[in-house]
Amino acid sequence: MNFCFFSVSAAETTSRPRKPCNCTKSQCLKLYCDCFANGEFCNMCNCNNCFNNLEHETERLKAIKTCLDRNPEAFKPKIGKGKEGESDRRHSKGCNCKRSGCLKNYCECYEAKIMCSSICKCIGCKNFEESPERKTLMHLADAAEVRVQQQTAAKTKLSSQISDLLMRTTPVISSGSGRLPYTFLTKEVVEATCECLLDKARRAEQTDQLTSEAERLILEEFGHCLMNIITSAGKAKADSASINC
DNA sequence: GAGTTTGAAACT
DNA sequence: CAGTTTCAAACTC
Ligand SMILES: [Zn+2]
Ligand SMILES: [Zn+2]
Ligand SMILES: [Zn+2]
Ligand SMILES: [Zn+2]
Ligand SMILES: [Zn+2]
Ligand SMILES: [Zn+2]
Repeated sequence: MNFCFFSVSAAETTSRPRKPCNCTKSQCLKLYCDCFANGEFCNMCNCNNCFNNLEHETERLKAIKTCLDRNPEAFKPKIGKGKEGESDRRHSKGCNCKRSGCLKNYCECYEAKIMCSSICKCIGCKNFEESPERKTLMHLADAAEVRVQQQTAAKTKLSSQISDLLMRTTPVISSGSGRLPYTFLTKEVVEATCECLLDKARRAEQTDQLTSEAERLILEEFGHCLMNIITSAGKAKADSASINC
C-alpha cells in the first residue's frame, strides 16, 4: 500500500544486509559483537564507543589477535558445516542450552535452523528431527508465513488495480465540479478492497482473541484502503485539470 | 519501550 | 578445567 520504491538505495549496494549491532560496553572488539565475530567492520550500527572501524585499526588488530589466541578457530567459517563430504550441517561446538529447549533463538543451533547433534550438551533438548514440539513450531511458523504472503498479495493487487485504473481512466475525467470522480468505485476496486479486508479479518481471527480489537484493526485497514482510493482519485482529478488548462 | 531471560564469551 | 561474571540479543508484557 505504501509506494516507496526507493527505500533500498544507499545501504547495501555491494554487501549483503547485516543486522546492526547495539553494543555499548565491548567497543565491538569482543566476540559479543556479531559484526566483530563475523570479521566485519561495523557499518550502519547503533553501537557506542565503537572501535570496530578503520579509525581504530591498531586496537582492532590487537583484539583480533587476542581472540585468535584464545581460540584459533574464532573467525573460522563459523557454523562448521556445508557439504564437506560427510559432515552434515552441524554446529562446530554444539550448544549448551539449559532452559530454552533449544526451540528459541537463544539456541545457536535453532538459530542456524539446524538440529542439535551429539556434540551438543543441552539439557531438555527438543530440537531433534522427531520432536513433536519442534514439528508443531515449524507448522505454526510457515502458517504465519503464508498469512503474511496472502496479505501482501492482496495489498499489491489492490494497488496495481488502482494505478491501472488511473492509467485507463484519467484522460476521460474532466468534471469541473469540486467532487472527486466516483468512477473509481468500480467492481475491481471494490472487490480488491473486500479481499484486503477479508484477509485482515482472517488474520485477526487467528491471532487476536478480542473481537473488539479485531474490529478495530479491520476498520483501520479499511481506512488505509479508502485513503489510497481517495488520494488516487484526487490525483486523477488534479492531473486532468492541469491537462485542460 | 521497559524489563526479563538466556546462553556464549570473558574472566578468575 | 569449573565456577562466576559480563554482555548483547531474544523474548515477554
Ligand atoms: Zn557491535
Ligand atoms: Zn556493529
Ligand atoms: Zn560497532
Ligand atoms: Zn541449544
Ligand atoms: Zn544444539
Ligand atoms: Zn539442543
